[in-house]
Amino acid sequence: MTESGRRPRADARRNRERLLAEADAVFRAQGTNASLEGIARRAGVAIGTLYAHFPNRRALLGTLLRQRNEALFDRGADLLDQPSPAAALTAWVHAVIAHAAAYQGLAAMLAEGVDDEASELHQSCVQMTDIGDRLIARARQAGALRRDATGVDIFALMNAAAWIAEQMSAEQAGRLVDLAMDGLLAPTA
Amino acid sequence: MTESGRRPRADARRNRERLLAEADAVFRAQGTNASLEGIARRAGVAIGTLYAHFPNRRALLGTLLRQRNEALFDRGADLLDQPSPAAALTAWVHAVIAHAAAYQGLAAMLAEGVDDEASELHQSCVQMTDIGDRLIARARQAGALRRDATGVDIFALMNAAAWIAEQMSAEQAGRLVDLAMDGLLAPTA
DNA sequence: AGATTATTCCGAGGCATCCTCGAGTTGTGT
DNA sequence: ACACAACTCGAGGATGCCTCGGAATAATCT
Repeated sequence: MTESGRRPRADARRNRERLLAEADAVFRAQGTNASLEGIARRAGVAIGTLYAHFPNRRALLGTLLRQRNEALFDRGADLLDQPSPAAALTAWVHAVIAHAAAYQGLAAMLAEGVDDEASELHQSCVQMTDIGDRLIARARQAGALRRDATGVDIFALMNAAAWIAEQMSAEQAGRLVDLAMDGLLAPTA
Repeated sequence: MTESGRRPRADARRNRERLLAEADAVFRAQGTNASLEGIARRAGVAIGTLYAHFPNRRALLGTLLRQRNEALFDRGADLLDQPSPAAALTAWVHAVIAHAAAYQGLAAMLAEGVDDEASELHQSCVQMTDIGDRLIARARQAGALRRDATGVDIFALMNAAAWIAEQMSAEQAGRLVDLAMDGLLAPTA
């Protein structure tokens, strides 16, 4: 794990892949607070090796999420071109909630990351609020809003709903989103 | 800590009070996941004594919250007699959010308690949804609702907002509540 | 007061993490 | 085959959870 441009050693690459695969499985099953020692064990690697590859839990999680995030942001870009700005906004909210459902505890890490510039997830959070801002702007222009809001407001709503989905149920989270979207959007004529 | 009706020994009572006082201070400062060993230390008591008085963290927390909860439920009862059902509902939501702001992490324990009958906080959660149900019913009768909802929906909203207040800021939580209440309530004529 | 007893307290100890770091091992380029 | 950088290892210090048997002590009895 040095910074140089040289290609990493073969065993290092193998271990890294193995760690990521097991981490994904364990986080899915047990949430983002699962034991890192357990992940290392399952990957057939000593704990020190895990830390050599990923300095902390968030770094591991961040790597795991990078791919998924790309897909999510692509979806966001698509939605910016969709005919109905209101429907696009709603779809975006649901997409992020579904994304956050991957690992229990993810909502908390996202909410944390939006303020904390040092967080590995910060960049993703910024992008999410950014997409929210644009979707809002488009909806406003189309006269689809009953009241105003910002990308951060949307971000908060998405995270809150994702958290409710973890704590209570996905249905309950859905009802919360419906409520808030009813408050935000103009009645569909 | 026996079950009998006999009055507890003086040292036991003293320790119990001291533990509760320190626990409150520490939970306020560090949240509901603070170290119990630290609390015992600050209370000048061994860890075993803490566990003799409170079998687990939730029991300690539950005792700490009992008083505060009474006040909250009294407030809820008051609100049921208030002239404007819509204002009462909004006030209730804000009251619970303020209540949950006491300790970081409380929102999560409440959300957990509503389903888990074994939780020391379960009873309180049930009462909260109950009050929500009644406030909703009154608002519905008064024609103050744009759409329907249940006490559990209100409970979810309150918890989500309390959690956002912890993770992001009280202002952000306020905006979420505004959004959702706009969705729930009829426009004030 | 002194003895008796039920109650309460203590804290070492087993277990599970987290994370670090020096020493040992191994892939790779020459 | 050699040498060295790159990588891996896992013991070990720190913290926290919770339990349990023996010590201490407040309350009660004589």
